[in-house]
Amino acid sequence: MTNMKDIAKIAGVSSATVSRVINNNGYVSHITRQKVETAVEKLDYVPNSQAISLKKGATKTIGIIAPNITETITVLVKNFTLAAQKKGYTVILYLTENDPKKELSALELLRSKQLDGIFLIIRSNDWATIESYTKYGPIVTWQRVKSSCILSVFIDQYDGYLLGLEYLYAKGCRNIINLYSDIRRLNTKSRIKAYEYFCEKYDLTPHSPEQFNDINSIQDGERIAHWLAEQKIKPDAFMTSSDAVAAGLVSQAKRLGFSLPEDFSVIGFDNIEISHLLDITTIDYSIHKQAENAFKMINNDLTLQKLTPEELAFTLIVRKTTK
Amino acid sequence: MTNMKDIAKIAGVSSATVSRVINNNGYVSHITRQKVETAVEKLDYVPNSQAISLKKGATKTIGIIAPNITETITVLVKNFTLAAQKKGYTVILYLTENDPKKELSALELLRSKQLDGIFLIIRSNDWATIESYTKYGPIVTWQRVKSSCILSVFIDQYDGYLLGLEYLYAKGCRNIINLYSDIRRLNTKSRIKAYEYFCEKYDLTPHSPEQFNDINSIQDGERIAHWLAEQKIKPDAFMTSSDAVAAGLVSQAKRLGFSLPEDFSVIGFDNIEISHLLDITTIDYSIHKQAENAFKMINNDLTLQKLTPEELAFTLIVRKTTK
DNA sequence: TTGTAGGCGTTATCAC
DNA sequence: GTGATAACGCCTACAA
Repeated sequence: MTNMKDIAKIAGVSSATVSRVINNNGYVSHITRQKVETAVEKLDYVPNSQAISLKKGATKTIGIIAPNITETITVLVKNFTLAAQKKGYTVILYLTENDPKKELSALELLRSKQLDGIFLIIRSNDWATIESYTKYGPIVTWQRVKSSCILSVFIDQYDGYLLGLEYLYAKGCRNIINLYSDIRRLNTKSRIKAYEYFCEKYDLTPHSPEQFNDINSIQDGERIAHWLAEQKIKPDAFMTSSDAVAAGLVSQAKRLGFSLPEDFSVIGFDNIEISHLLDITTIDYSIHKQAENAFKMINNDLTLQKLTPEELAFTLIVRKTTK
Repeated sequence: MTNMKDIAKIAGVSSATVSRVINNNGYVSHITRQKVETAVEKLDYVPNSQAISLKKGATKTIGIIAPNITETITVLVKNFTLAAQKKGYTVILYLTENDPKKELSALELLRSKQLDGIFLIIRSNDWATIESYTKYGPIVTWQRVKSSCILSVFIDQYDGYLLGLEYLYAKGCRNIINLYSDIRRLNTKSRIKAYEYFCEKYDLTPHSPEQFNDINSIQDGERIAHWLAEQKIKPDAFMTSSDAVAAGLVSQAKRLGFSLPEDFSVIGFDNIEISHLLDITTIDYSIHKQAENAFKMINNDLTLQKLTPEELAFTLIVRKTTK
């Protein structure tokens, strides 16, 4: 492979001068610049990025770590990547499949200097383990976490969740079931709180969170539809933790002969494509902006140039699964 | 950052020996190995990957290039990434947004040695330009291409397409419209051929390909639904180029009051999640295996250890948008 | 304005 | 078995 020395030789200058021309830094006379440039042209030369990274101690590469690629995660990956590319970063994608060991390998990339920073969308290891890696570079997460060194782009979902609950109440629903993703998560805890507050406000009896825990996928949503079909006393609404769950529930319910919103209402969460396609009422909280903010946080940690984060807000998108 | 020299000093050996221990190569006495290992432990040392890449002239990194992340591309990205990780590769994701310049930047990563190979899912530049990069490393594409140096995981879609056509005919459809993605593509040309053969076989008059060209997204599918509503003489079936198009068409048609398959039939292509959710009859051609094959091809080019590709086949998945 | 030389952290080829 | 030492290709003081 052709390198600086080759260029230097052809152009009749030293490699230091070549470097100056390439990087536009330091004084170079017009004539030498020209000579170097033609040599570069002639030999079809590009600098070796390994060498640059080694020298500079930075790779301009950020890692995205996620268990898998759901539609919601796609939105995050896409917008984060685009934002990063715009600033000259390159993005690696690391899929952990919820295996803590694989996540560790990904974190090791930060330690071994292959990555300048990490966007850890959903973690597999405990926070303490992850925290220990922040000394090698910035780590930002999509989850909610109490930590002084791991940054987060979360928004407290209390308000958003309540928005949905109140809407259901206004439309006459009194027996609402909450489909939670993981009751150990801080975000879920916020939702539970919102639900409890809601029940107290309207004097309703809440169901226990444990009853509908760990409901995350399209398939989980479909299972809920089957469960519903077997119930004597049916609820009149479902609040879900994601559009994926809502999609599974709605589509399977229709297959089983239910009509929405006549038989019951459903509200999703995320406002991704699928909710549009299936006309599911959902709560938007600008995931794409969260992704951009995640990049901005990492960028701000890595460089002097500070980017200001986007304002985030909840919006209820009313479609056809609510009255 | 702590490096080999530090370890060498602590362990009282040379850095050459440290290297031998780390890489398990060459003779090292049990006692020195021990000393080195405790030093590594003590200083919490990891080798710097830039230095290794520079020395070895390879990064163990493969790039995935795509215009954006659709659901189909997600399947490719996911399975390619998983396969690559399994073999110790790391994957970078580069989104071009159909901008040839951005694609060029991505290809430059191969030239500048940041990437060992590339999976170019969908290209933006002409093949000749892309071909010129194959001298820097293997390039595999998902598209169909006639080239001696760009590899491809395509399968000729003639058979798959005919499968759908024949099924529609068997169910009584005689006025079928084909929604093509891009009539300049070789794959589309195969579909057109299948359609022409089909029409001849059953003595039907084919419509011109230009009439329904460039139909790719959910939104495009929705537009077709509106178009359909305005037609006096309506077709009785649609063959689409992707589940995304089919999904847009089906969901919008339902909103406009059509019922499927009574009013007309639709067959998708890809068999991704959305077609399951919307009960769309579709043609499966194992995209996930194609992704694995793409990785295997790159791997086989890069290493001695050869992986054997998966067999691919078309299957018609009958659901509720056909009789 | 340009050149020299040292170093970034490894690996690999020699000697010993 | 182990240790110098020379690359890998680039950047950057420091000199000139």
